[in-house]
Amino acid sequence: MDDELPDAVAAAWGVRAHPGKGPKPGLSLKRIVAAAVKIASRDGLDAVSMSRVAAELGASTMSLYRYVNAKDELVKLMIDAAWGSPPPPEAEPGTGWRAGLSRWAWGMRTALRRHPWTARVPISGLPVMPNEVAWFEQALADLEDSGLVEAEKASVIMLISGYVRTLATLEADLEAAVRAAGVAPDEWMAAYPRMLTALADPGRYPALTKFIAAGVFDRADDPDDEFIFGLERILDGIEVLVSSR
Amino acid sequence: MDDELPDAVAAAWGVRAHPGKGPKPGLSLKRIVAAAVKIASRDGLDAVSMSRVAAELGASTMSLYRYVNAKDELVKLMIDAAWGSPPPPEAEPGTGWRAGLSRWAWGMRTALRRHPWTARVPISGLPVMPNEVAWFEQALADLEDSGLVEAEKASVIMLISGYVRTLATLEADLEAAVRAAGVAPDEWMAAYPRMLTALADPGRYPALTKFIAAGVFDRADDPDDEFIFGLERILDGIEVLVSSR
DNA sequence: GCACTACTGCGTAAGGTATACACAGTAGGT
DNA sequence: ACCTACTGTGTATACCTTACGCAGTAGTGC
Repeated sequence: MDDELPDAVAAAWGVRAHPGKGPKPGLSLKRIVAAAVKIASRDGLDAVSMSRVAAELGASTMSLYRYVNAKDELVKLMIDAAWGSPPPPEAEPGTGWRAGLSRWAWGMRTALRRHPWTARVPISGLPVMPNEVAWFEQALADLEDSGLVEAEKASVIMLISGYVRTLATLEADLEAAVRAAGVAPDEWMAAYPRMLTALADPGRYPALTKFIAAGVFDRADDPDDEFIFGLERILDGIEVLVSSR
Repeated sequence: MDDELPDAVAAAWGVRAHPGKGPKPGLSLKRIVAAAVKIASRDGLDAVSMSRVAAELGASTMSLYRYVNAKDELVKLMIDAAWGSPPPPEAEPGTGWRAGLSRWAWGMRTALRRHPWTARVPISGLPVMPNEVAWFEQALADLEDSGLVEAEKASVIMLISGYVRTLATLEADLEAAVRAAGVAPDEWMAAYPRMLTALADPGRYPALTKFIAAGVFDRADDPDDEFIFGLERILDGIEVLVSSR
């Protein structure tokens, strides 16, 4: 039963067939993952290559493969490391599921903004890595007083985490696009409706034309406001369900 | 002003400095994109390499670069092609924003399930490609009678499309994981709580322990049910806002 | 103390990727 | 018929991951 769990998972949980015999390891999984995270934070996920990580550690490329079976594994470990522990729940308990979940979502948001590259790796499945599980546990605990069935809790958590993740990805991408263009954010924003107006025939896109005319993109608004809007909508929707019980 | 829009966008909208002079082109952007989509649908997005696409067309690798500046461009065009046109709105108009948006979300879901690889490419920014814009237009039209401000409409659309996308990605990944494991879906599902039980100490993860004990993962349920649950929650949340106007 | 053995680190090399660049050939415009 | 812009392609470069084998090391059993 132990053998069926993936190596990356086993390594992350600290379940290892400890060596003991050979020469003293000069490296460690922790150091490798830390170096990789450092590179990703500095130069982006694409800059993380095995040789680059090895160079960061002053080791050879192939030495890393003594600690990691493949690059995918390293990436999984990187993400869990970057993720970190979930924020501790509110000091005074019993504030209700909504406040707890909101707090949880904000924590996830800050974690994602601290390491935007984590969002570029598609979700690989159900939560299995230690910090993933810890975040999941936290959200489940927040929903304790909601009166929802366990299956519904899982759906709700997926709903919120997916939202936070999607928005963080979009924000990071827009920010990168603005930076790449090398112009002021407001100016970049203004270029978008201009482009659309040039391409899209008003007759075929009446709603879009009206939308552009409303001047939504005239200036870049606070990303937090956008985040709050969506989060409140979702929480409202969950509240409708909770109240119906 | 024309020169500032990216080549991929210009190409997709059919705005091209048409050649006219040289030898007859043996290839076309359409054929290239179609070949790439075919490969992605058959063997996944990772299987799409410039040489593979060229081989599919019986041409040389470098010939593709006469039509596409970089692989990224090709991928953008692939996605827009796979996306296709949005489903036409309900025959009888005036069914209300909720029905319209629900229909729209279902259309997006089927499009994503037809081409799961599209979800693996992170969102690159605001909608600019023809079909992206067409889908956006459709959603805006559905929200016409909602009474929401234009900026809110955009947020709502982002909220829903993000949700559909996230869930489709997760589903595709789980399905791929099950297929890779080579066991029955129910059996694979059952392995998850077993693994978690083995790794996570019940004392440290009380909510998770309770969650597992509830047997949520005892069998794989209908993915559509999961989709409906989240969608209804979001629509409920939006309805709270609409009703408050 | 000595052999055994499992382990670490590393060099080499294979096979994959994107794409810059030079060159041959083609066909419309003059 | 020439010029010229364009297409297709072969070669070359600079990456990438990773399989494999070898040298050296440090505990274990005798």
